Parts: sequence; structure tokens; C-alpha cells
Amino acid sequence: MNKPLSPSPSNFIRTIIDGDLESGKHKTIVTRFPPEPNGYLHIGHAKSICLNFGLARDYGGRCHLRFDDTNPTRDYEDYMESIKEDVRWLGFDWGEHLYYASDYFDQLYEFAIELIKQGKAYVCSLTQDEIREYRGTLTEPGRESPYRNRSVEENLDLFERMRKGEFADGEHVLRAKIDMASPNVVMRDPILYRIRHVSHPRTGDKWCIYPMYDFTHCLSDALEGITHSICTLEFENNRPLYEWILEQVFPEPHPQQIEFARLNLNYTVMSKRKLLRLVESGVVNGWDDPRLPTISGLRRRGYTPEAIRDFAERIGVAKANSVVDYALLEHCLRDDLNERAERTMAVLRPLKVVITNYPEGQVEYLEGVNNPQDPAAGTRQIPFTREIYIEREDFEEDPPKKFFRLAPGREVRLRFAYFIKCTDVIKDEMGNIIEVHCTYDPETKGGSAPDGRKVKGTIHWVSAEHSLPAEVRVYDHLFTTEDPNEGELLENINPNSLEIITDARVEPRMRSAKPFDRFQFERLGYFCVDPDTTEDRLVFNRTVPLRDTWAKVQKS
RNA sequence: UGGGGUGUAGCCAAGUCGGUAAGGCACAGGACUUUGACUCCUGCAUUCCCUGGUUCGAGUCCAGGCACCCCAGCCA
Repeated sequence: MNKPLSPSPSNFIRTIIDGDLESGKHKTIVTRFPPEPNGYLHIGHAKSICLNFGLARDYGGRCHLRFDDTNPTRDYEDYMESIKEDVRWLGFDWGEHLYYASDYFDQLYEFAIELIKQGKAYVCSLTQDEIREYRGTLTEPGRESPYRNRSVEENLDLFERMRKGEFADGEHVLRAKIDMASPNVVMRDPILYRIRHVSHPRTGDKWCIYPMYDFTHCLSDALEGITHSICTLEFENNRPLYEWILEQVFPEPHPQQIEFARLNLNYTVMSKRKLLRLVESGVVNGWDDPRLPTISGLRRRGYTPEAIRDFAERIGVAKANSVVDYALLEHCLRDDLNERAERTMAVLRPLKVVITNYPEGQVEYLEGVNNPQDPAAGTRQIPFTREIYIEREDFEEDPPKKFFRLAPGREVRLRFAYFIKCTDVIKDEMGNIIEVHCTYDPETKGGSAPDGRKVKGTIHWVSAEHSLPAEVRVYDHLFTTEDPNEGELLENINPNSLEIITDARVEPRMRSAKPFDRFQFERLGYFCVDPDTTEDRLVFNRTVPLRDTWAKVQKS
């Protein structure tokens, strides 16, 4: 039995690395996370980030952050900051190793010339349509370009003039000379460089020819000394090209490309295109909408980096396409928050309770435990008064079976406070319950009865006078279907994915809450302070509800 | 009659030289409980896509099928 070289769960990539380390192929490992800065990072990227940086951490190697900015037609710079912020927030550090593919443009150009000199690349002057036509189909081989046998000198000259800007976009491309009959379409003389008279956010107008992904990526990896270049499954077909290019121009050892299955989660979408569509159509409010699986959305929703890292670890790494249950993500979150979130009481849908035998104007401060999982979190004083609010759903005039909250004649415990018994139900002329009258037992202060009598239910409450008003945003899945990729995207939107409650009440201690602070509202769930919060308006997001066995009982 | 991948429970996923199916989530019971939370117990694949074969023994090896995913951007 081999001793595992790392603490994390076994997966095929670790097996490969263990082998490379044991065989002496590598002394240390170097990985990289190479986003194209053209969108916001999402939980799928988090899987890759945790994988790459996690591997580097566990094996004592390093992980580079490299922006893949080879195609300057997009608005790169805007996204770079958010990507760096998200990686940092997730808890990873690239140290000095921040790179840009565009940093290698000079070297890449030299490698291209080397390929030409070897007679393994040529300038092709077919039009875009012609190139497609010559490429053949999946089942039929392609045909060789009539420009395929240009002399090295002519290719060198043409490529140089391409670089100098003598040609218009699309007039020529540089292609690798491989095999137009290859069953792998990627190998049918792939394009290495194209002409684009566009300035690049980092290199300005220095270049009007830009390298393609396949040419850039393998060489960037090699230049940085990457040992294991981990990417997603769709690049499997590109691996022969990745290796081919390095074999022609780069000395060994070469980085090894390894593909794994990207993350899919049910009830949400992960593609940049679809995310963009949701944002642009206004279905959600920006990239950091708490209903989105973007890192910024999850952060605003109240997710912790620890929970996301734990999730990334639990889902594993494999090559089989799969769809992970959203419930696992939520489980990881609750697991983390349960340990760290301070508890507080909040009433989302207030129902006034008047404790008729409690002295008017009296205020008592009762002690509440801040976190039963963590004694160091201490206690707080909670004001108790004659009039309080309780959750509307904690009272039933005609209680169903197994309901052990408040009902006429029933006694319950107010958390950290007293036992109260319902004596009257006050209704308006429409028959709606507007108030409940109770009596309290002064002997039960703190929540326990000296006579040893028990109550089945404990409910949360808040002082009517002292509590603060708050807005609470309650979220549900953005989509009603498990796989929103099926069918028309916008037709599967859950109309109830956001419920805004404007008249919630929270404990007075929340006056000092700051954006992104996280709490457990007892018996309800975990909530965090939204940055929309202002001096006179508290806004909370429901991060995730507590598990609710009672809700399940009711359904059945 | 193109090529490259992948199939282990409802969902992820481990499974080393073939030695008698880890773990997590979900779910279902029960215990505990001043959160119907947490925690703790218990249950949850006689079988690994199918069919044959090799073997004392197959999820692991061999052969043949089947299903699903990816590839024909001057995107990545």
C-alpha cells in the first residue's frame, strides 16, 4: 500500500502527479489557472482554481495566474481586476506569478519563424470560407491548400510583412503544416496566426498579427515551466496539437496537458454566454446578483470561501461528464456557517403578541447565546417587552397534527425568555388575525420551568419596541428546471426566485451590522448583510435556509 | 465503415499487482434538543452499461456490442 502523498481525496490527476514525482520526471510541480479575461468567474472556475492552486499547495509547488489575452477584440482589462479579486477571495495567492499570454508575443513570433524555417508552417492566402471548405468534414479528409508548398523564403517574407501590417485582416494566416487528412480535424493544418488590425490593451499597436489559442497556450505553459497543464474535456482533441507544437520547437521536458470534466450544477447555468444573457436581459440585477453562480454573486449571497473550497474538494475530479446536486453546495455552506455564524433573532413576517400580564413599559434584558457551537462567541443582552413580534407561521388558530408551536390555549417557550400561553386571538373585521394575546409565567425566566414542566415548542421573537425594521431578500433557485440548458433559457426562469420582504424585524444589535456580515437568524437560516444597506435601511440576503424537517412533515 | 472521450446507488465519486464494492450528498427511521437546527446512531449497489470469454476468483484482463459527451471559429 502506497502512502498517499497528499491529504486530499484521490483522483486521477493526483495519481499522475504521484507517478511523475516518484519516477523523478519532476522534482516539483507547477500548475496554472489561465482565464480569458472576458467574463466573470463562476463556481465552475472555482473548481479549476481550487484544483490548480490546491495541487500546488499540497505538493509544495506553485500555481501561476495567467491571463489568456491572445485575442484583443474583447474588453479584457475590465475583467482582470474582478478575476484577481475573486481568486484572492477564494483564498489563493499566485505570489509573483502573475502572467499574461501577451507577454510572450515576441517569443511566440520567434517560435513561429522557427517553425517556418523548419518547413512546418506556411502562410496561407485562402479566404476564410475557402479554408473551411478545404478543411473537409468530420468524415471526409480535407484538401491541401494551394499555398501549402510556398518556399521557406517566401513564407518568411510574407509572415514578416503580415507582422508589418502590409495586409488587411483576413488576407493571410499562418498555418502549421501537419496533415490535411488527419481524422482529427484539429490537426488539419491549424491556423497559428491571424491578422487583426486592432490594438491590444497591453501591447497597444505593436502587433497586428495575433497568435491563436493552440499556438499560445502550449508555449506559454512551456515558457513558464508548467509541469501539469490542467484543462477541461473539450480540449482533449487539441492535445495532439499541443504536443506537436512543443515537439517542433521546445526542448524537453514538456508540460503535460491533462483534461478533467468541468463542473455542472443543477438548477443553474454555467456558460459565459448564458450568464451574460441573464445579466443583459435584466432577469437578474448584474453579475453579482445573489442568484447567480458567479463568484461575486455567491459572495454577495453570503457564501464563504471555505464552503466553496470544501465543495470543490467533495465533488472530486474525474473525466465523466456529471451534474452535481446543488444541495451539496448548500450542505457545505451550512456546515461552515453553523460553526462560525453568530445567532440572532429576526422575524420575517411579524405577528404582534401582547403579553397581557407583563407590566406595561417594563424592559428586561435577557441573555442570549451568540453561538452554541462556539462558546468564545459569548452572549448578548436581548430586550424583552410586553409587546413582541413572533413569526406569523409560528401561530396557528387551528393547529394541524404535530404542530407544536403557538395556538390557542397552548404554551410555548420564547427562546431565551419565558413560557407564554395563548389566551386570545384578535382579528380584524375581515377575519384576519392581527394580534395574539398571551400570558407569561414569570417563573420561567431564561426559558426553563422550576417545576420541571416541558413545552414542545420554542419560537423566536423580537421586542416590538426595540427591534429594527429590515428588508430581507429571500432567494430560491433561479430556474424551475433541473437542467435549464434544455429548452429556451428564459422560459425556465423561476418567477419566485426573489421575494423581497420589506417589513421584517431584527434584534437591535443589528444596528452595527456591516455589509457582508453573516448571521444565523435562529430557526430560519443564514443571512448576510447586503451592500445595499445604508444608515437608515438594513438589507439582508437569505444565504440559505436551515434544514426544515417540519416543512417536510407538512408536505407529506 | 471519421476521430477523441466517458459509463460504479437518486446525485457526485474511490476502487493500487484480478482476492470478494470506500466516502460524501440526498432520502428514510430513531436518539438528543431552550433553534423541528446542530450532533449521534441505523438503513440505503448480492453488484459495477450490456453480452460473451479467460480465471479457483473479474468493477478490474480479453472480445464484441450499446448509450452519452466533444471536434468541421481567422473563439478559448
